[in-house]
Amino acid sequence: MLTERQQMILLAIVDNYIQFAEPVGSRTISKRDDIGFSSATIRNEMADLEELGYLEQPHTSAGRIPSNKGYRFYVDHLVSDPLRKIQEVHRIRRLFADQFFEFEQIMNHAASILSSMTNYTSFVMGHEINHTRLKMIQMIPLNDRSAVLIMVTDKGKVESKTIIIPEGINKDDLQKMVNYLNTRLQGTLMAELRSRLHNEVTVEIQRYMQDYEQILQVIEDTFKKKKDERVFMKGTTNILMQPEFRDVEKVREILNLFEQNEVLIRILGSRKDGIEVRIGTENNEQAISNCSIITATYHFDDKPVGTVGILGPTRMEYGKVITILHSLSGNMTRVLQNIYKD
Amino acid sequence: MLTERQQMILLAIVDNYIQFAEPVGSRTISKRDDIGFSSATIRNEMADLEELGYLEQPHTSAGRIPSNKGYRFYVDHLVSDPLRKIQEVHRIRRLFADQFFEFEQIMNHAASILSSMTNYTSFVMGHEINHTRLKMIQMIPLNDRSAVLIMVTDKGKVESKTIIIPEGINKDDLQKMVNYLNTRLQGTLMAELRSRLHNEVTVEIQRYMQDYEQILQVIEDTFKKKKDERVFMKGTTNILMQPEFRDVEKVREILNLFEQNEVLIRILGSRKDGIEVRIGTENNEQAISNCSIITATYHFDDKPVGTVGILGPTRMEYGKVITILHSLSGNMTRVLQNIYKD
DNA sequence: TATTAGCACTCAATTAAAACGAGTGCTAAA
DNA sequence: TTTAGCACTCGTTTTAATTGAGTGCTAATA
Repeated sequence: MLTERQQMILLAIVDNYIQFAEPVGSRTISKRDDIGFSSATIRNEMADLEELGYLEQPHTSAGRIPSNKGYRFYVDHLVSDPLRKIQEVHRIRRLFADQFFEFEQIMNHAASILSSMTNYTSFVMGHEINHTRLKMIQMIPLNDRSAVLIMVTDKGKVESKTIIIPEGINKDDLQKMVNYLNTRLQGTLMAELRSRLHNEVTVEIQRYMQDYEQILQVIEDTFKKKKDERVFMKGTTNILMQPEFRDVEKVREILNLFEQNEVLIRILGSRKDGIEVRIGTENNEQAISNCSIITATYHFDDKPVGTVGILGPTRMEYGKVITILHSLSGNMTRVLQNIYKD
Repeated sequence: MLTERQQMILLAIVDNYIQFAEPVGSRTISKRDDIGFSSATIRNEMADLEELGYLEQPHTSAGRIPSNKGYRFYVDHLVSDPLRKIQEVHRIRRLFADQFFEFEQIMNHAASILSSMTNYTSFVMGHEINHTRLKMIQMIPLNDRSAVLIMVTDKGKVESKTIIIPEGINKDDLQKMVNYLNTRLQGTLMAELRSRLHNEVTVEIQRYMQDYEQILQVIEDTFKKKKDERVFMKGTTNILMQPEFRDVEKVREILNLFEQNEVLIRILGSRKDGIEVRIGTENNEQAISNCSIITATYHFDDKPVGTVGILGPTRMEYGKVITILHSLSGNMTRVLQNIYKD
């Protein structure tokens, strides 16, 4: 357990390092108004803190920098600055006052606000599949051989896929089938759509229609495709302004990661409800081992339906970011509820 | 006018610089099998070529590098390597053999092929608005206050927008209006849609319906929104592997550019039919003043309907890229024609 | 016993100087 | 017209010296 004084010193060091990105020396700390000890005393404490794993020393004659454990301690003992809180909360509420009525718009806007307010990389992601329901399926013929299949969810999201109509299939019959699918599947949770289609509907259709295996296959593909949830990112280049990314090799690594949607989804998807902070290696991903990710969930009908977050160096302004994320996710929840409540 | 020998030397220098990214010295050139002159002779010619503006010297005791003018000469005098041509053409044709039947799929796939075959940044862009026609408008109610408006083009592209239904508007009337719009606007070029809606249809509707200014406004907005053509990019990080981008500041500049869709569209949109090469400052954009962009157009019904291209350092493998782009655009044209011909 | 002044020590970063060498331009000979 | 030869240039690399921020330890102090 850390003594009162050790805690003070540790927090002061992390604060300072977050601000200046330089190893912090004992004299720097002892000069602070809120610390009434000589540099020698600080040095002793620092040595202890290092031994306990909260600090690291780049080399013998340098100051200390926080370890992951140090950041973790800092984050777990953060006290929010009430003044800033009020300012930022107001600002976000104002920015969200505009009229929105689309999921995508909201996500996009939220990502923009985040990256511009924090100067880190922001992302917004909805795992809609868990709570949206099918509103309607439509088929619109393009020409003799192809048609567009459209699915609309109750949140106004539209998925479409162009299909090739198999030889010898009558277009009217196809239309009938779509109608039938509608009566059977309307209101089904998107997550259950595929299995219901496969288990119940297919069997029934085949009883009184023939040669529809192909077309059913196509429709099933359309539903399957839905898997790629979109991640809205903004300010990917913000991270390049951080001094820890002066090396192009590091930049390449991380930008590469940004290009791989699946990896992003894996990293961001499994977040617990509320605010979560993952520091450095806690993210289990080599490329961002010196980055932290802070996420917050937003809700619909009291269930978490999406994640909004920030990626920055471990040396991140945790307090500020958490405040902003907290406020933003709340606003998103409010707006969503307003728009989509029945 | 350059002498035969000057041309040989210039082309050799550009070749070498493209390959090794190092200033080329006179001895390097004189040692090549196809050049039968001493380094001293080469030096004299180099001095002349520099005076003529084809070469530059980073400093007195360094070799020469090509100027933009030098690259321009090189590109204009490229002779394609027939062997490589055959190999790459075959490879692309094979990669395009899969089944595609969607615009987006094709664009995405094309961008992937491009970036992986060239190791530069690739982009694919369709200016569909100039040649697609409206197939159908649909309105699907979500709840009492909102509905989704869907537009489908004859190329199977689906645009959608959630709208808020103004107070006091009857949903059935709304549906009637959509039906009416369909009869009037089906087959209209997307580019002309807005003006037709505004000039002809609105007037007529207002004659026998009242209080529909609001809802018409909403519909008009939906059409307007269509403007943001999507640019498919792949391999944005490839460019970071080029030695000319070892400096993070340069990287930041160019990645910033990539984030600004409008700027990209401006740069890429105004391309002439066929293959075009713009070298360095010819692109009129500070951030890519040491990059070249090579583009090719693909066609539908003999009209150019989109652009596919590569962005890389001015020190680019022009021959290879041109071959690939030529072949790829041809394949895209073929596939598009196959799918969408009536 | 806890704190601190004092001092020797460490080591990355900076600066200065020296050596290197790739490549040039020019001249004079072939 | 071509080329061998050579002095010269100038960025790069190497080496050495200097600096200074910061530490750890010890002995004195409160």
